[in-house]
Amino acid sequence: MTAPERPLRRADIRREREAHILKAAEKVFAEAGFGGATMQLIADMAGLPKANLHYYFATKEDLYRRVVRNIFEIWLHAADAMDAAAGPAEGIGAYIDAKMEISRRHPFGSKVWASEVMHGAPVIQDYLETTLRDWTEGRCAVIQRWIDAGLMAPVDPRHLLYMLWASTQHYADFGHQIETLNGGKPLSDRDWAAAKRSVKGLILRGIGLPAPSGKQPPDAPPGSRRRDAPAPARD
Amino acid sequence: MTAPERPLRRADIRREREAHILKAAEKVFAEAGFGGATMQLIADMAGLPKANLHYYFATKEDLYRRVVRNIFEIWLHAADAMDAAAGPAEGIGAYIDAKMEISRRHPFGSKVWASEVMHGAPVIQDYLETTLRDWTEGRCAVIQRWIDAGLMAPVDPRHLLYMLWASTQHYADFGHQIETLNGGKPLSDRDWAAAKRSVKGLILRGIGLPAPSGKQPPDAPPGSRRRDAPAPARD
DNA sequence: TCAAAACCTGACCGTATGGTCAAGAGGCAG
DNA sequence: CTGCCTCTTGACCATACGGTCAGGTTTTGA
Repeated sequence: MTAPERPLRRADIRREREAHILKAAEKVFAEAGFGGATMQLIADMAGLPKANLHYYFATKEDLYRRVVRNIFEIWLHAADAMDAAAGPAEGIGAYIDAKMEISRRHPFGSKVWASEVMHGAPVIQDYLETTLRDWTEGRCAVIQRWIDAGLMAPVDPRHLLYMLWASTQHYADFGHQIETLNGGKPLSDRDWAAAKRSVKGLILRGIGLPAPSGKQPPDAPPGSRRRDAPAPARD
Repeated sequence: MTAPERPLRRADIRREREAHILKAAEKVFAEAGFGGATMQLIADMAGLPKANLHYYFATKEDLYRRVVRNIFEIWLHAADAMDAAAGPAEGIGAYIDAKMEISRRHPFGSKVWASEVMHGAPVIQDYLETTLRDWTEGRCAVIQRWIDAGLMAPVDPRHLLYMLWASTQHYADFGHQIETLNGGKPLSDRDWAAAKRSVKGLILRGIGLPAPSGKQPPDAPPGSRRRDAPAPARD
């Protein structure tokens, strides 16, 4: 009972406090934007005196930069879901799941990220030009390979990625609008499941795959129904 | 030549000046956010002394409110494209075209709109709860009717709308990111055409329609191919 | 036990912001 | 021309902001 008794050494405390501040900052930046956020608001949200913030983060911009980089890491990590996949159905399906989960679990971070990019990426332009560009090219290559292998319809991989980003991120960035259109109530577990299913269904069909292959519990016996012939579209 | 000689009466001048200021304000709000925008910046952008802004718009918030409402009108008007259509192919296709055109022609307004919603719609919450809600319910009903008539796959109309909004708006809101991934250059006419085509193709296929029905010159004879089996892509 | 290091915070400062105002410039009707 | 109303603007004000700092408290290592 000596080791786990005091696991909170100096460095741990510092890391903990920083994380606490970062969480408060993320929320305030998301709700007010960089310009609208004030150190005082963040301090209040974190329950600390303003001067203490400046002890851990020299400037407002430093704090903001840390918040943005944090969410960028998470955002980028969602790619892992796509890597391990054999084909487009699992790969893109898993990626959609991962990104929808990010929108749900990190709505503030998502908004901060959106805001940052919308305002011209003043603090992460270099990341866009290096990490993100590499990442994007890698995924495009993978998708192109799937297309060449005849595993999916020949769509422009770049615009497919944009659509994936847009469709999933929308549930965070425009969450307020969605909530309003949902009768003022936040999406329930069921709603989120339906959202995921809709997005996956639309996109997977959009790239020429028949049905949301993955988990699809309470709906119909798998494989028993096809809805490919939507009444030959009438046209 | 007496009537059109001086069409600029007092009221016209006022309207003209207001429009000029609104345009400058839209850009500044889009680039800096509401909190980051300053009346001085807007004044400089408009080439006017700051005090003159306050003659036309009492407060920064008034100015902002006007900008937001303007873009909301445009945004809502894009619906007209969907109304006149007989079926989902033309209706949704035209809507995508219209919204992509908005993203292209009004990138600043789009960003202001996104920012407003992201921050909880402080100034247009009432619009969301009335106009937008009615609009949305109307379109959902139309889409549901199409589904019931067997004209498209049975998708959740609400999530389909979200995807339409997200996918098209993305090209404005995340335009900077797209530009960066495009080698730092803005999308060309050709790029925009490809974007439109991709979005339309993905979504129309996503709702069970075979091909971007409208203008689609070089691809395949319409109606001659079905690609339900995921293998035969490659065509 | 003790000195040094890390941490905390109330009070303070220079600046930039949204907004005001009073004094004019310009133009229109009579 | 003349009086009146719209428009324009430089100077100004109170406030709130990001950031600093000196002096205190707690923790750490020896």
